[in-house]
Amino acid sequence: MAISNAVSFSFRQNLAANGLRLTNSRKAIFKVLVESRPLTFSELLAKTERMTDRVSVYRNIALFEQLGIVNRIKVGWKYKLELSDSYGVHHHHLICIKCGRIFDIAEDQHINDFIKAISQDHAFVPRYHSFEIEGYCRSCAEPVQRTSDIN
Amino acid sequence: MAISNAVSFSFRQNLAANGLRLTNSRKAIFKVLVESRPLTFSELLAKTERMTDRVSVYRNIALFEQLGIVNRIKVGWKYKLELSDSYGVHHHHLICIKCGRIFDIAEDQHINDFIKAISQDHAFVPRYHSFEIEGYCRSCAEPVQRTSDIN
DNA sequence: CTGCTTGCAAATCTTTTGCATTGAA
DNA sequence: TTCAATGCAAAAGATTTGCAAGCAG
Repeated sequence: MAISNAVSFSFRQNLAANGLRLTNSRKAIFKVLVESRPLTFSELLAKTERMTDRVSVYRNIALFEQLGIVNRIKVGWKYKLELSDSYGVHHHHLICIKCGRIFDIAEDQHINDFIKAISQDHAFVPRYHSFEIEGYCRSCAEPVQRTSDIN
Repeated sequence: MAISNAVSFSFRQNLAANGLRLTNSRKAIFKVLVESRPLTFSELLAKTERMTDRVSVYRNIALFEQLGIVNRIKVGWKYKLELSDSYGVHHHHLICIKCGRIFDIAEDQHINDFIKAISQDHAFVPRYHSFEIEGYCRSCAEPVQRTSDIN
């Protein structure tokens, strides 16, 4: 998959605007992110290990997060990485508890209104938000029911 | 702080219903959770180290999560633990990026409606959801602005 | 009693740090 | 040329596993 000019440009811009350099390591990591569904850190390490050192992946992912290039998606007790909304439409996720697949859902105006109202009530200045729904996807039958007093 | 009878009862019930034992280790961990604001795993380890072994904390927190007793709250790149909604009113969080404090916000009907609608569209069976807003709280002035092309 | 749980030791895996070298601007 | 960025080595931290002993039911 080729990286679109717009996305690639935005990436270079973001680095340049912060006085940071466009290195092979950063290009390689960014490329993997563009070409992947959300992935775990170790999946990312595996996919980049021939191109760059493990340590550079840590350092650059931390950097990318600060620059708003990547997001972490909470998945149960773990998390996955994906390119941030700056590189696409803002969206949330449906996460299947059984097969682990992640489905995108579009941003909704109700959520934005809610964030605005809540923030005003608390004199809070919102910067980011995350909204994830976990459950069972179409192809995964629901597994053994948990005890009824849990919910 | 004393643990309310209702909460304590629910905890015992939950364990008993799953054929699990009410041990000192589990009681100690639960008590710390009841008496704490959301805390990190290492904070929890510190607060329990005189009462139980580190390994038991890992094992029991994993267990508590399966039983729906604790939740993880995403906080930037990390997470914190808190008693789950089964032991209180369901709520979401405002998380201050600067001071790290976490403020509870009440569940909102708009969000529940949204979850229902989205789930139907995707033939998805929702089980849990998380909604977190990160930003700056009342007492934390906004720090150095990030470059404008990020948002 | 029984076998679920714990605690200890030690293995593993993950993430961070220091420093000399490299290479993007 | 210059200094940000990398790669390597090694430390530090976090999490998991095996197993004998302990204790809740």
